[in-house]
Order: sequence, then structure tokens, then C-alpha cells
Amino acid sequence: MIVIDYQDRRPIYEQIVERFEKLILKGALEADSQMPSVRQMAAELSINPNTIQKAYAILEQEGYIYPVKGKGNFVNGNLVLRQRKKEACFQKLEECLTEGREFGITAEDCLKCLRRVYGEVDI
Amino acid sequence: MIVIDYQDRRPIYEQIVERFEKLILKGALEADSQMPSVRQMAAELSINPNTIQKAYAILEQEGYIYPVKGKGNFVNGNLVLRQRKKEACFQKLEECLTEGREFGITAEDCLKCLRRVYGEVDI
Amino acid sequence: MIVIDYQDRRPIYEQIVERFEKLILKGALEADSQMPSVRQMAAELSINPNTIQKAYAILEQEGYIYPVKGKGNFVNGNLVLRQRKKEACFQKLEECLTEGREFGITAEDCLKCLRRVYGEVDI
Amino acid sequence: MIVIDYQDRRPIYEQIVERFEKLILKGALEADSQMPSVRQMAAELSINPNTIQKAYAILEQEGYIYPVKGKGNFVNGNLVLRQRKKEACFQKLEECLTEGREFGITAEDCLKCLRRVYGEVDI
DNA sequence: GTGGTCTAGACCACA
DNA sequence: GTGGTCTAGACCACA
Repeated sequence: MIVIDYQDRRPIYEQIVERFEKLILKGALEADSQMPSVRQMAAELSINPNTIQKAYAILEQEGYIYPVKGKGNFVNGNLVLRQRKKEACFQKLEECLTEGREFGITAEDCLKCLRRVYGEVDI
Repeated sequence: MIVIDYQDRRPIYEQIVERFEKLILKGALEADSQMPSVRQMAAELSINPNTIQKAYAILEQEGYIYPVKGKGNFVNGNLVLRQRKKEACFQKLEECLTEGREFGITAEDCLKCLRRVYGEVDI
Repeated sequence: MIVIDYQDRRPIYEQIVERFEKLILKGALEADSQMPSVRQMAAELSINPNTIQKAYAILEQEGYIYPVKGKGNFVNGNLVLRQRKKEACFQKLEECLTEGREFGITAEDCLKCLRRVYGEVDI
Repeated sequence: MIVIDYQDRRPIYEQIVERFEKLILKGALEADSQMPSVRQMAAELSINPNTIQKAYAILEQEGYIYPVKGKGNFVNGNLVLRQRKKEACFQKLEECLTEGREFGITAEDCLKCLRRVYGEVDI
């Protein structure tokens, strides 16, 4: 479910965070279902528990999971998260387009790209 | 010409690299004109010369500047760079759109964003 | 009667303790009436008996309940408890006001808050 | 400047965070002045650098400080923080008053407390 | 068994 | 020198 890419320049904990964000946002992990335990994940990935802990701490702080004392961490099924993520995506898109424009990418080019991603719908 | 934002989370050398990339791509720096010397820049920005050195090394490696022994670094006026940068932008845009789509951003939303960036032209 | 909020960051035993404190102080549980047995509560709440045990131990230590060997735990109808709780509340309030003052909350602001809580009586 | 209370049940990193929050909010630490280095603090307090790091990470996440790569951490002189803290204080005060009321503390009692904290002004 | 805190210590990027 | 990441491992609270 989780794969670590050691070639990736990003820290391990960040890869884990990103992976779970996607899984949770896509609904691949049911709301209120239990996350793999820190130790279990650490063992499976041959990683130090502290690193998993850090990833979980970030996920908690971002609202993706919530801890229950003595039981473990659980998936937060809050729809707000999806909205927040969408907004972040939007902002990134706008930056991307703005930068592209500076370097001579035309609106037409962008449209082509859009069609490629969304299929040949009548955009 | 170069301003460093210490609140920016990126390392200083990266800010310098990005700034010069833009200046060169936009033609603000003439082809074959001399870059400010490492020491001069370091002094002006009150920055460690190692940092400038690293920025220049990256710019050279990317093909934006070329060194002349005993003289300094000079701007590379190669049009290929512009093309390469454009392609990089494109790829980033495609990634951005793909991710956005995964999280429920519609093609229509993207179009709106496109219009916002490129103005109300008949897109 | 007792509801556990798993989203609550506090440990379960603490939630149970606080809940019983309130019930007893408000007189919702009659003096010398029997508390639910540890096992019964554990079963009802689907909770580890150790957790209930710990909650009861704290309630006993605080003087809210008293154990009778072989019979169970019983509510202590001592009025002293109410007074003690009140004093604890007072102290917390004073700390709260002191801290607020340090950060620029005015006496007038506090008065407004007071009116909001106690209603529009002529304070 | 920073003192750790080992009798305190709260974790060390939390004590450090709280102490710096106050120092910064009160203006005892000038905006954009450098925080003590992680290692220096660790040495002074005979504490593991990781613990200081955790405290600083929280302070950064809360907006109290900002990191500059290779240089250190610096105080963020943002007035928004003060406002946010004030609001948090208010909420806590309201909770405190509400709880107190439940246990029989009168508005008059609260007023007395208020006068004690704010002095004998004509409240 | 579950997570949280902390230590000791290594190694890396950045300036 | 500065912070950031990670490991190995201990110890504690909670259930």
C-alpha cells in the first residue's frame, strides 16, 4: 500500500504523508477505520518508528487522522479536507499558468493540455 | 536586481538561480554579457560567497551561463533554453491538471482559471 | 448516562472521571447509591475494565465515591466536594483572567463575557 | 531565560513552546531577532537537541518563528499572533465561567475575582 | 498492544 | 556553524 522511493529527494516522512493524503481523499481508506499501527508500519517498511510517528503527527495536524489514546490512529472522514485540497490544487494551477504565460506558453497550448488531460470532450 | 526573501522557505542559492533564469530567459540580460562576479554579488547581498558559487554552478550546469577562465561568467544567449524551460512548464502544468482532476476539479473550473490568467480573450 | 467521545484528545478514564464528578456534584446521583459495577460499565461501553478501574480509583481518591468490600462502589454525598470543586473553579478563573490581562484583554471585555454567560442581569 | 520544571507533568518541548510564546507575544524578543540555536539551547538546558527541534518546529508551525536555511530561526513579529492568542484566552475564559456557573459560582463572585486581578478600578 | 516522549548519536544540506 | 532527517533504543501512559 505504501512504497518508499529512496531515490526520491524528499524525506521519507513526507512521502508517507503524501501517500496517505491521497488514499484518504480518494476514499480508499474508510472513515473511522484504523490506520496501520506505528510499529507495524515501521516493521513492514524497515523504517524507524520515529519516522512513521512524524508522518502521523503531520497527518493529524492536517486533520487527516485522529488519535485515540491507547488504541491507535483513525481515519478522519471529514469532507472539509477534500475541499481544502481542491483549493490548494487551484492555487497551484494558477501559479503554474502564470509562470507558463511568462515564458511564452499560449492560451491555446494550455487548452490542448487541458483536452489531453480531460479527454476530447467539447471543451 | 536580485532580492533575497529570508522568509522564503527555499534555500538562498535556489532563489538566486530562479531569479537569473527568469532574467536570462526574458532577455533582460544580454547574450554574452558578463555576470556580476561572485565576490561582488556576495558583498552586495551580504551573503556567503559559497552560496553564490553554488548558484552559478547550477546555472552553468543548466546552460544559462558559461565561465571564461580568469574573466568570469557570461550569459548564454541560447534560444534552446527558452524552449527547454517551456517544456518543463508544460510538464508541470500537465501534472497539476491531472492531480486536480483526481480531486474533482472540473474542466470548466480549469477554463475559468485559464481565463483569469490570460484575460477575457475569447478562449 | 456516560458517553465517550473518541475524538476527544483526553484519555477515556479522564472523560469518565469528569462525567461522574459532574453527575455527583449536581446531585444527579443520590448519596450512598451504588455506582455501576466495573464489569457492567466496561461491557456497556465496550471498554477495557482496567480503564473503568482507573477512573473509579481516581474518583475514590478525590472523595467522590467510596468502596464497600464485596459490594461495590457508592456515591459519597459529601457537601465538601462541591465546595472544593468551586474553589478549584475559582482558581482556574483567576489564572485565566490573569493570563488574559497579560495579553491585553481589558476588564471591560471580561465584563461583557460575564454578561454573556450569566445573562443580562444588572451586573 | 528558559527554565524547565521536571516536576511539571507536561512534556519538556511543550514547556519550551509555551515559554517562547509568551516571550514573543510580550515583545520580550524583538521581531526578526535570532532565536538561540538548537544546539546552544540543548547544551544550556542539558537536553537533547531533538527535543528543542520539536519545540521550534511547533513554534514555526504556529507562526511564532521562521527558519532561514543555514542561518537559524528568527522571531516573527506578526501582530496577528497576539490577536489569535487573545481570542483563545477569551474562549477559555468563557468556558471557565460557564463551568463555574454550573457549580454555583455567582456573578458577584466572578466580579470580585475580576477586581482582584484588575485592581480596584471602578469596574 | 498502542502511541508519545526523550536520549544519544550519525549524517546531510546550506551558508 | 545552523537546522533537518533518521536510526536505535529506552521508558511511560493508556487500554
